[in-house]
Amino acid sequence: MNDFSEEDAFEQAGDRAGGLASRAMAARPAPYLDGLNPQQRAAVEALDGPVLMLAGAGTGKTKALTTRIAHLLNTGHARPNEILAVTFTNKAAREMKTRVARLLGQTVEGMPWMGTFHAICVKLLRRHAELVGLKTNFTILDTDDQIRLLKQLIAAEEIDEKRWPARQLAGLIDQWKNRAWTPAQVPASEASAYNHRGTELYDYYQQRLKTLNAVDFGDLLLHVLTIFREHDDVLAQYQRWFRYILVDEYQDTNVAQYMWLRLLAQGHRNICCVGDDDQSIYGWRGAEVGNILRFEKDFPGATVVKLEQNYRSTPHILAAASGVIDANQGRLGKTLFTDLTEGEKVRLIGHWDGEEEARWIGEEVEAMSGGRRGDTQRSLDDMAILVRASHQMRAFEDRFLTIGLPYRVIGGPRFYERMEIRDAMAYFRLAVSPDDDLAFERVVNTPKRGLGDKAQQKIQVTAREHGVNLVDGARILLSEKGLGGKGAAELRVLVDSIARWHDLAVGPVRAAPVEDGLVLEDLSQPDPRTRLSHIELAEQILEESGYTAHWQTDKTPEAPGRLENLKELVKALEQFENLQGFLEHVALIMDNETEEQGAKVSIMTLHAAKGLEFPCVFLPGWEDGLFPSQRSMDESGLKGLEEERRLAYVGITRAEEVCTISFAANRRVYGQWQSALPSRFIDELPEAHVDVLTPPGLYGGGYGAAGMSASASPKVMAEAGSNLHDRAAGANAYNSPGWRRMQERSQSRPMSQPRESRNMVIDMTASSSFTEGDRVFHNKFGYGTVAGIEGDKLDIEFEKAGRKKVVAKFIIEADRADDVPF
DNA sequence: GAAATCTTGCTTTTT
DNA sequence: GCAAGATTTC
Repeated sequence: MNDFSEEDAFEQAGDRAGGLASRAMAARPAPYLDGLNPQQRAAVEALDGPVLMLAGAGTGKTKALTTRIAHLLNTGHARPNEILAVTFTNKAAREMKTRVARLLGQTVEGMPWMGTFHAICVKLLRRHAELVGLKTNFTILDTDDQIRLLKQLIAAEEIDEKRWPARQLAGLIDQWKNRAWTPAQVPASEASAYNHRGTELYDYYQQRLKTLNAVDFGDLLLHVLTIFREHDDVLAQYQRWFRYILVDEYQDTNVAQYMWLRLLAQGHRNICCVGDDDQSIYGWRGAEVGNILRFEKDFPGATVVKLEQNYRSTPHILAAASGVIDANQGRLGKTLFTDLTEGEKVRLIGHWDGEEEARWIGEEVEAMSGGRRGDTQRSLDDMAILVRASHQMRAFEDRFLTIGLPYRVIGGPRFYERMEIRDAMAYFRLAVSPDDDLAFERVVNTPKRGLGDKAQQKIQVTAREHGVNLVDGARILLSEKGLGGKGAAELRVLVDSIARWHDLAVGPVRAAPVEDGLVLEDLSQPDPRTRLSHIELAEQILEESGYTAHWQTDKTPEAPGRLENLKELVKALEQFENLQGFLEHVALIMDNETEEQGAKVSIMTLHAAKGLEFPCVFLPGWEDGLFPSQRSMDESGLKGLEEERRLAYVGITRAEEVCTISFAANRRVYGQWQSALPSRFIDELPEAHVDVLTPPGLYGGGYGAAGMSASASPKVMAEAGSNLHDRAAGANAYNSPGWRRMQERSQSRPMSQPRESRNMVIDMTASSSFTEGDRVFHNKFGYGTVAGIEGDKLDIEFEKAGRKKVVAKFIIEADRADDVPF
């Protein structure tokens, strides 16, 4: 878990003899190379110089990457601690470690530099913290703390947080950090951000972090980058040290990560980047596809290897995925192929509404798991439902709950993000370091101690006046009798407790005799005299703080679960030597791998599905506006659409054997019914590889009779839209015949459709046609008169409900109100 | 200071 | 339609 001990290997950097000797060693046999195809083998054996491995979905990328590491080690090109191998997630790092170990048939002795960008940066930053004005024991803030800190700054600047939310500022700062801009480097073009105060507040925020001896996630990279840029000697040391650099998911790197890598790679120029431009789906959080597209320019003379043989999916699935991704511009261009010949076509089905879609998928899952769908009986573990947006999950959860189908949601709120875990962690943080003001703020009134805003403000003021941390501030406030009543007594107990916990966690500063004089004892070890393990200490903290009791008396349905989580948390401590080590781990490794037993269908977002594969995949909600997401297209235009298309590609390529795409004509969005057209990506599915499922009559009147799809069946759409000639002739998804036909059909919607959704359509097209004085009707507020128009909102004087501003699409002309139920 | 009520604004998410 | 946050009420 904690690999810091392994760092010692680096300390002996001066002693190169061992390394050189092992490097000079003749290559040992390499049985691990046998199972590779020619491209994989090329990627593994091109050890020196820059290498770009373009690895399509399911082409054995991790295999090639791990074999390459094994090969580097086996041939003596590098010692384990001279290889820098970066991933984005802890999961990927872990997988890489175990697979390298398996290849070499032994545990890899210390690969301390294999990990996420962030984990590696923490290591680097702890060594050189002083170069950016931090102490080596800096704390890493989570998003919660970050927002709280920003809120304080915003309040101090007397900015209206409602108009300029802290989240927005946090997002802005994050983006700037992703681009490797320190406050001084933010370009003038960003000056108008956050009401023209963005840059200034970013600067304040960084100052505040420095005084708190804290960093946020973005800082981990940015600080290290700053150190590299400002201290040539430090950079040179690492450039020399890292003989080989490997990067996973290169298409997901942002500017800061790219610069970081470039600087380090300038030493030996042995950098191997693995990625797939077609799977770049994180542009919205700063990833730059440009990095991978530019690789050959950035690293002249690079070897480029394409892995195109797919070992995952059937030919039809691959063809469908290729058909979709083909529509993107500026790809590096790969064509996946497979040796497989058998396989089902991609299945496409339309539904009347979202509920029916969920019902149908539920039945399919049951049929497949019961072996009732002709062929093989499959485990629920082999099936996944991949959605565009998490709110789509609800329909499936509801449905699966009612039919008793076991499911798991992947990527929900993670364990360490839960409120009770964060609260408990804040107590631990205070015990380890009472200077942690953010932790104090979090728990000072949790559980309720009668210390509200006023009392907290007093503590803040006192602390600031005396220039001390909040715990000491509270202590002073108490001694000055600046606080009365129940709160004072409770605060006294809290402050004393923190001091006691701190002693127990860190131990009093003890002097220990050492050969030449006195040195302080290692404070990271528990004081043997107290004989209190960190686990017992943790339990004691949770008891004495009243936090456990707080949830025991809580009668909300979540309370038992939260207590259970707290127990889990304490249990997780067992794997660590002390509280400090644990806190460090949690700050970076926020994953929750509590694998419950029993086969379950997985439900997750497309983003969460990247890197995973399932025999059967369901891709619901392929409707324009939902997928591709309207917001994506509005905000990022063609770039956004192309990223959505890559998401579609990722989705389809998750499937090994059966891939089922579906869409619904109607869906409830924000409580209102909305009609939607099938996704333009459906038009892009090549007809020859798609099997349109004609829905059985049992949905009587549903799909078959549905207006939208009455005759423009998915079959028609697939035929018309997938025709490559259309695209070649300059037609795009918007004006392909299939698309146009769909739109024509959608105009002449028969009456069988629910009235709400019919009105919705009329409303949307008519929304701009309101004028002041119009008599209108709203479902909830009743009749009223338009008093003003602001963008898409109408200012309406309602007869009963008063004056309100309402989005125009929820308003209809009064004379049409008779169509509206209720 | 805490509970009850009202308003608001809604992708994707890792570290 | 819903959940989180802000505001108002007790």
